[in-house]
Amino acid sequence: MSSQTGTRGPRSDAAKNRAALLDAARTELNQDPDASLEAIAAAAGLTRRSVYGHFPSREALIGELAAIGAARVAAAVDAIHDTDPVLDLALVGRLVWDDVADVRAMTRTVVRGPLHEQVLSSELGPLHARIVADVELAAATGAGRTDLHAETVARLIEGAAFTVLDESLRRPMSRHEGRRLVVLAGLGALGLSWRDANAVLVANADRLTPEDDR
Amino acid sequence: MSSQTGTRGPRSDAAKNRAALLDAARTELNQDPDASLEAIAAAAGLTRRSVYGHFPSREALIGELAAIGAARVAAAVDAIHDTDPVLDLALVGRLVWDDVADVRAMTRTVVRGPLHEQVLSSELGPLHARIVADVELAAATGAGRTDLHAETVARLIEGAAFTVLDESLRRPMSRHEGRRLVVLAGLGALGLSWRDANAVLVANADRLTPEDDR
DNA sequence: CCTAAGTTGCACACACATGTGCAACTTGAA
DNA sequence: TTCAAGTTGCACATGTGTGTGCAACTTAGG
Repeated sequence: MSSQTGTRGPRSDAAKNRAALLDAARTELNQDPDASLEAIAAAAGLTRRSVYGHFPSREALIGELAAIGAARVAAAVDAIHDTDPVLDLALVGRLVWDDVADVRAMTRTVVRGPLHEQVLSSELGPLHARIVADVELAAATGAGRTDLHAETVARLIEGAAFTVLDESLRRPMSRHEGRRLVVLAGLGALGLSWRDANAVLVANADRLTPEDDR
Repeated sequence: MSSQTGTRGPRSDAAKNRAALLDAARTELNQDPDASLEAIAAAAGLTRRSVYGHFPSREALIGELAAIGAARVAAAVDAIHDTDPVLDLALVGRLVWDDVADVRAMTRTVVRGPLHEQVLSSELGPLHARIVADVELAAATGAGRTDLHAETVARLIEGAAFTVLDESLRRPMSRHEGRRLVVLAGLGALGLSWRDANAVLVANADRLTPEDDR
C-alpha cells in the first residue's frame, strides 16, 4: 500500500546471463567436476558474486543443470518406440548415448553424486520404468533372460551403459563406436549372446548406428 | 659420531596401534568414504595427532590400506586357475567377490577415486592382464566374443562386476547372490547368452556358488 | 628404576570454497 | 533521460579438514 510496486520488467540480459551461466557450468563441470563457482562465473563472463543473483546456491545451479539434461534425455527417448523389446532397448541405448556424448564427464559425476536420488530418479524415472518393461517383455517373449528379476537386469543394463561411459572417458571413442558399444553391452546384460546382439545391430544399422556422425 | 645412536628397539604397541589404525580406517571408510582422520583415530582408540606418528598423511594411510586390500585380492586370485578360460573368468569373479564382500563401500570409493591409477593399477595389474588373457583365449576357442578388442571386453567385464557391487550397496544382497550375479554379469559381458552362462554356473556350482556361506 | 618411544592436548597456520552484506557502479527499457 | 534491475568488488563470517610445533605426560623395555 505504501509504495507502488516498482513496475519494471526484468532486464533482458538477465535471462541471457542466466543461460550463459548454465552453459558455462555445463562446460566447466564437464572438464572438472569440482570446478568452483569462481571458474564457472568467469567462463560465463560474470563474477562469482553475481551468480547468487540467479541461483541461491551452487547446488541449485547444478540441480537445474541436471534437471535440464535429464529432461532432454527423457524427451529424446520418449520420441521413439518399437514393439520389439530388444530393439526398443537398443534404440533407447543409442538415443541416450547420443544425448549424453557431449557431456559425458559431467553426466558421470552427476549420476554418481547425491543428485542421483533427487532430480534424476524423478526425471529419469520413466526411462528406468521403460527399461524394466522392455526387460519383462523380452523375458516373456523368450528373447531375454528370465534368471534374474527384471529390476536387477535393468540395473545391469544401466550399469553396462555407464561402464561404456567410463571407458569412453579413458580413451578416445567416436560417437559411432560409443553407440555400438552401448548397444552391445546393453544387450549382453539382457542375456543375448554376442552373436545375437550383433545380429540385432546389423539388422537395424540404419536406426542404431547410422553413419551420419553428426 | 658425537652422540651414541639411542639404541632402543621400537615399542611393541606401536605396531599394534598402527594395525589398529588400518583396521579402523577400513571399517570407518566403509561406512563413510569421507570419514575424517579424527573419526578414524577415535575408532582406533587414538588421537588424530598420533596418526601422524604412523602415517605422514591421510593419503598415505588410505594408500596403504588400498595396497593391502589389492594384495589380498591378487593373492587369492593367484591361488586358483583353470584351463577353460570361461570357467577361469567365473572363478576369478567369485574369488574377487568373496574378498571384497566385506569392504564393498570402501572398495567402490577407492576404485572410483584417484587411487585407481596409482596403487590399484600396479597391484591389480596382473589381475587385469589375466582377465584379458582369458578373454583372448575364450575368443580363440570360440566361446567368447570376437567383435570387440579383448581389452575392451575386459573393461566391460570389470565394469559389470562394479555394477553388481553398486547394486549390492543399493539393496541387501547375500554373499551367495552376489557371487551368482557377478559371474552371470561377467559372462554376459564376455558374450555368453544367459542360458550358457547359467549352464556354466550349474555345471560348476561347487566351485562357483558353494553353499558354505561363511 | 630410567629412559626413549609413543601419546596427548592444544594452538596455529593454511587452504579452499560457500554464502552474505553493502556501497558504488553500469546498463537496459520505458 | 531516468531509474530500477543487475553487476561488481571487497570484506567478512563460516565451515571443514589437513598438517605441524611443542611441552607434558604415559608406557614399554632394558
